[in-house]
Amino acid sequence: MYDVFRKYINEVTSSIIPDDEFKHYEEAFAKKTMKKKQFFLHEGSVCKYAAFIVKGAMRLYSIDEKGHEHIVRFGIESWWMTDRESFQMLTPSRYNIDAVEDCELLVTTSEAVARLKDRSPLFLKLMQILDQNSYIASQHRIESTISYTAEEKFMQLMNTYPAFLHRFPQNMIASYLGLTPETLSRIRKQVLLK
Amino acid sequence: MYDVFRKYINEVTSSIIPDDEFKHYEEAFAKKTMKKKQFFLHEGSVCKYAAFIVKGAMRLYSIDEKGHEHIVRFGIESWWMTDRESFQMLTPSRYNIDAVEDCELLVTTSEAVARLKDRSPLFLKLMQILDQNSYIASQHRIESTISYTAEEKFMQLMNTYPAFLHRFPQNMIASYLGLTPETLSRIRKQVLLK
DNA sequence: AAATTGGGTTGATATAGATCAAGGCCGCCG
DNA sequence: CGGCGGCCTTGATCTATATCAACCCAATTT
Repeated sequence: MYDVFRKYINEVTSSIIPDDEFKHYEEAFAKKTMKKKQFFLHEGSVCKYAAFIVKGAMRLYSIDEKGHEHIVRFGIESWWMTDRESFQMLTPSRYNIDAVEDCELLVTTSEAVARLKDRSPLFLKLMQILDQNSYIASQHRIESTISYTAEEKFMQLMNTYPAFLHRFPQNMIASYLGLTPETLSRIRKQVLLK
Repeated sequence: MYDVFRKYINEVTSSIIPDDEFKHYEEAFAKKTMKKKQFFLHEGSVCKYAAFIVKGAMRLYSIDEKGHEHIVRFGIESWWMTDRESFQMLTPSRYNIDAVEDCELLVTTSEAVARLKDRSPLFLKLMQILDQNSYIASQHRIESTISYTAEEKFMQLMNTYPAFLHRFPQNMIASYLGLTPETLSRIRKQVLLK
């Protein structure tokens, strides 16, 4: 399990992490498994943990007054999952996180992250790269939600994260795109006919 | 001009930056003024500079095939403005950035930023804080665009960035929210009557 | 002072996408 | 094996928001 993580770090940072440095990582991250539909975070509680997804699929979502779910983020293998705001500030979260498939995770806390940043310059670099990439991806998503039609949103998702389409049911994809499942179904038909 | 910047850094990092360290900042950042409507970045070119806004207001936007502008970000005093993706990767940008009011800026390049991160741990810290805050703000905006009605989006903006409402014309606010100016006008009337 | 321009409003109509309702198709569990 | 629940589709309507068009007002230009 840790070897997947190690390989990931080497790739993202374009480096080779030495054994003695990686020992700190093993201390900082605990293994955890989750069954499908199990909650990682409940709305209202502090998100004490951040997870690196070794295997499986998760989602982060809010629930509005009408009881509708709105999926803000998906996560699959090699993605991170946490409510960043709650995790860092230790404030109660407005989101839920649960497992869409059975998951294998490496889980850490914000203190462990801070410690590891001090001990491993590579980890600091990793965090910087991730933050930057997350921010850039968020900007793209914002642009797409304010500019595009339903069909364009779907096409953009097809191009950007094709893996999502196989991993998550249509109603979740619809929620992620800000559409109803019915609309997505109709649009898919159109797009696939072309 | 630099004193505003210095004060800002002290506030955000909760520190007091020593004179000799701040000298590096003055080297890394050049003063620049811009007149209203002047372009800081044109679609298709690389965004070589990042600006700290000392005074004035700017916007970052894309233009779709139909010629419609979509405002992805606003910036006013003490905000940063750049196309992060293009600035870091040195890839051609899909966005335009221009001045909505006359501006006073402190401008830097990605090499200067990298150098400053090495020389000043405080600057590194600043960048980390900014990245994190930007990311968190982006997540909120995504949630709002996929979950909320036009009226809710407007109210959220009123609460989150009330200053924008006085600084930017309604048609730009509408674009930022992903609405037409007509719709925003009607919604404003409703909201203000309540 | 007339003309132009940029921003905002208002009204009439059109339409993308939501909502409501029903039915079909598995895969799973008793 | 049979029934049930999750997921998807399809059809009929409804509605929020876009579009089109006209007009207003204030500021700027000539």
